[in-house]
Amino acid sequence: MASLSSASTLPESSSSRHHTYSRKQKSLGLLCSNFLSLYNRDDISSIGLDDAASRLGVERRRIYDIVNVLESVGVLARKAKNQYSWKGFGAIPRALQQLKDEGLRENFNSLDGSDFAKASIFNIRVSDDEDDDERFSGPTTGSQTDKSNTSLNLKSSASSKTENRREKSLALLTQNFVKLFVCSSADVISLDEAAKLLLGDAHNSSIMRTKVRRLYDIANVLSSMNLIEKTHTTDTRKPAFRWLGLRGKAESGSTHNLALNESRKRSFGADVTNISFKRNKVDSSIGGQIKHARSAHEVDVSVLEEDSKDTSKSYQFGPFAPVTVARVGDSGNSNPRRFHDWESLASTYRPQYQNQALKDLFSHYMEAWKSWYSEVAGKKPIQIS
DNA sequence: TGTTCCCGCCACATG
DNA sequence: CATGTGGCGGGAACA
Repeated sequence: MASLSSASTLPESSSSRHHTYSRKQKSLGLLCSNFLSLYNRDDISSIGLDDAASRLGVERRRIYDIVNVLESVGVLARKAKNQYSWKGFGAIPRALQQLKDEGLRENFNSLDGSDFAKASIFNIRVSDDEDDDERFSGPTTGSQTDKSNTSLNLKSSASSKTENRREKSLALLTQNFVKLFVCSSADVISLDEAAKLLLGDAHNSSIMRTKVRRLYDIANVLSSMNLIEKTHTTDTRKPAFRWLGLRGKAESGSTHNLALNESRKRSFGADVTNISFKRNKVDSSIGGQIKHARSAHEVDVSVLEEDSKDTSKSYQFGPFAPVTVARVGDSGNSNPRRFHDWESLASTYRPQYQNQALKDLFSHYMEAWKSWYSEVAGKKPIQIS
C-alpha cells in the first residue's frame, strides 16, 4: 500500500462508467510477458517471488503459475525457497532437447493416426526434475550444494505423497504438453486432443474440465514466449495449438524471425504494474488517485520497429518482426489466415509512448529477444523436428 | 450459449 | 506453529 503505482491502464475511455473489468489485462500471458521483460537481464542472478509479485502488482499465487511453467522450459531454475535463478531464453533449446529424449524414452509418440491409439501417457514416470549443469554463478556465499541427490533412484517404489502431488502439478503438465510437440512431428494439436492425451482420456467430466483449465493457463504463458500459438484445426473450428518452437533456426544465418506477442488480441496491456480492479463488482474503493497516464491504451505495440536511423541494414528485424518472412517451406499450411500486414501497420501508426517506463520496458524486451535469437543461432543448430 | 480462464480458498509442504 | 507452495474449481468475461 505504501507505494502507489503510477499509471493505470484502463481501457481508453474518458468517462468510463464503472471501470469495466477486463480479463485480458490480467491474463497470465500478459503477466508472463511483463515478468520476462522485467527480469531478463544479464545481471539478474536471482529472482525473489515476493519482489516479482509486488513489482508486477499481482498476488503471489500468480507468480507461482508463471514460474512453474517457465521452469519447465528451462528459463528459470529453482534455487531456494522464494528464490529462482534466471537461466535465460538461451536455456530453452537444451531444455527442449532434454524433454524430447526424455519423452521418446517414454511412449510419447502416440500420434493420433487413428483412434484406438490409446495414449499411455498418463502415468508417465517422471524422472524428477534436475537440470543439467547447474554451474552458473555460485551464489557466492558458502557452497550450499543442492542436495539433489539424483542418481540411484531406489526410492521410487513408495511414491511419496510428495510425489503424488507433483504428479498433478502444473509443471509436469507443462512438460508433458511440450513433449507432445517435441516428440511428434505434428505441429498442431487440438485442445481436446491434448487434454485427452495428457490424462488418460478422462471419462470423468469434472477432472477433465479442471485439466483443461490448466492447459489454458499453460498455453497462455507458452504463447507469450512464442513457443506456441493459438489456432484452430484446419478444417474444424476446434481450438488448437501450433508449436512454434525455435522458428527459423534451421539455417544459420538469414532470416530468423518471429512475431512477438500474440496476434492482435491480448496484446500488451500497458502497464507492468497490474493494479486493476477486481473482477467482482467491488466497491470502487480505490481511494487513491491514480494518475491516469492515458498511456498507450492497448495498441498493438508489435510494430515498434525501432530506429530508422540505424545503420544500413545490418540486422534489423526487431523481435517484433513480422511474419511476412520466409516461412521456410515449413508445412503447406494452406490456412487462409489473415496475415497482418505489419509493415503497413508500422508505417501507419508509429507507437508513441508517453510513458517512459513503458518504452523502457519494451526496449529491454526487444533486446532480450535479440540476444536470445543470436544465442540460438550462434549455438549449434539444435534441431527439433 | 459454450469457451476461455482469473481469482483466491484452503490443503499440503517446508522452515 | 508460521509461512511458502500450489491444487482445484466456481463463476465471470469473452466469443
